[in-house]
Amino acid sequence: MTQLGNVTPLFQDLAKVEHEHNLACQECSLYRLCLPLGLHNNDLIQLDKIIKRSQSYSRGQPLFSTQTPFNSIYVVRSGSFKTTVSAVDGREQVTGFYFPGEFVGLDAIYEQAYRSNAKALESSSVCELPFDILQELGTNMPQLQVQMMSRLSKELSGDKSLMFLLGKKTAEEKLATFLLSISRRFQDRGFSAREFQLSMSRGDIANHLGLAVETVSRLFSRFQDEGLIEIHNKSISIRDSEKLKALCG
Amino acid sequence: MTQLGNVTPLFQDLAKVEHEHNLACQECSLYRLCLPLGLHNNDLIQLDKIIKRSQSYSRGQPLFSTQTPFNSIYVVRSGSFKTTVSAVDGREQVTGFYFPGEFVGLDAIYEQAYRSNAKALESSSVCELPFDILQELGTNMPQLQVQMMSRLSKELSGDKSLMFLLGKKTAEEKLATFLLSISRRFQDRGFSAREFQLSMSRGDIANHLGLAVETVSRLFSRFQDEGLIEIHNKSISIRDSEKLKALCG
DNA sequence: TTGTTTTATTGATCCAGGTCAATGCATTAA
DNA sequence: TTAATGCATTGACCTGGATCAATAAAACAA
Repeated sequence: MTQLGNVTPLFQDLAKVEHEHNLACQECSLYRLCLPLGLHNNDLIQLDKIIKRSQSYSRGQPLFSTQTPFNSIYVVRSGSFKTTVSAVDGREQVTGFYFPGEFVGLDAIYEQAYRSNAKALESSSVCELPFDILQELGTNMPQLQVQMMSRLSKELSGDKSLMFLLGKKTAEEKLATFLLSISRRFQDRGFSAREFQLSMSRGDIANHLGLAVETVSRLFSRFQDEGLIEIHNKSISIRDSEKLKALCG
Repeated sequence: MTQLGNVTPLFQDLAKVEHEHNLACQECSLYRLCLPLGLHNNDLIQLDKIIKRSQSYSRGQPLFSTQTPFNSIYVVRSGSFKTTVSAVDGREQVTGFYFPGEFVGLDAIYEQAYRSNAKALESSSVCELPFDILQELGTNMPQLQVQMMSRLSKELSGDKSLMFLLGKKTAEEKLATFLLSISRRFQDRGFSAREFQLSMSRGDIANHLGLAVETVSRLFSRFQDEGLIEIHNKSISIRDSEKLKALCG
């Protein structure tokens, strides 16, 4: 067994460091990645008041599904989540993975109903933002509205890139792109870009990239043989990020 | 040559009916599909003032590209557009088709730079919304902000469906889904859901659905043989929308 | 601990849809 | 009208990645 897991803590470990994630926005280590960024101190205190904190979810537990009445959007506080859209025949598409500071449930705003399902990938926690109160708050807090729009737009442009990936990239390019995307997001959160734990299964990765599990498994093995990565179960170490970048297309 | 083209006018013809598309929001036939929906009369007049109208584009002309400095978002007024994201190696993914009342350029807000390219598919016109002024206007017009967020969220949930399509659907399901999506959008705009003109090429359709042109062509022929549709060049007539719906998966 | 279930890996085979090639048909230009 | 160009259709063939099958190795439960 490799020791990678000890080198870079899982997101859930960060939560523990933060006194069981009870910190207000002002003291939260996610501040610069999160919604409150750019709010004036007064506004921040207002926003802080409406947030329901310390909601915890264990591995596999749903945050919401298309059956859940829509009341809130969520920001990941620790851990990670996946979202899926599914058809009546049971087919599912993993539409995204969400890490601390990222919003989940934004696609529900238009229909005022969740259009996807969200599940915790590991022990995780969220900040819950009751949408009607958030809306109300936005009425006399334009900076908050700007932030929200900005977030929605960011997810939109990420989705367009994903469309390119799904429609035009080869299996190899898809997996290389995925690895570097995860790596970058770890880095943005102050973790190592080189060594981390994948919280999602091979099945989730494959599904998200429009591939079969077997293909992902084979590619991981090949990337390892070629010295691009070292992988053992969920522990990944990026060995040659330049070559990996070159494979992204 | 079939007469379908005379049964249902192209969107560009609608524009002519509207006195060369110089109408203000209040009189615009797109009102109920567009941004101003739900604004109070006073606010509407304000919004109306900042809109640059009557911008016309001919077939193939770019509305913006990733090279264009970001200043505005656009609403299609007549005609239609496609957006693409492209890689350095020249590969392109058609990320969407846009019809009257639909927003183009929303994914630019986050980076304050266009992340995709937009091109007119036929003679078309847009309403241009200078983004900084729109933002400013939103400051004391919460209803406008709500509308904008709603629009962003709508596009988001459309993109998730498209991810499912790209990642999980068969070629047949993809094309059936595409046809019904276009049909529904024509209907929403007061046109026939059964007979209409496709403004995009087979190549654009194929690209958008993650297929080869040849596959799209073969499927159109098969759908016609099976009595689901009648197609002649760009004129389409939906013959059995129920069976088509059953093919969507 | 031991059994049970889930997840991952690896090999062998297959097929949906891509690629290549030839031809037909529209649209545009002169 | 004719020529030129680009888009669409159809057929023949091929391949990247799916599917099927067999183990192996984790994760979990009792």
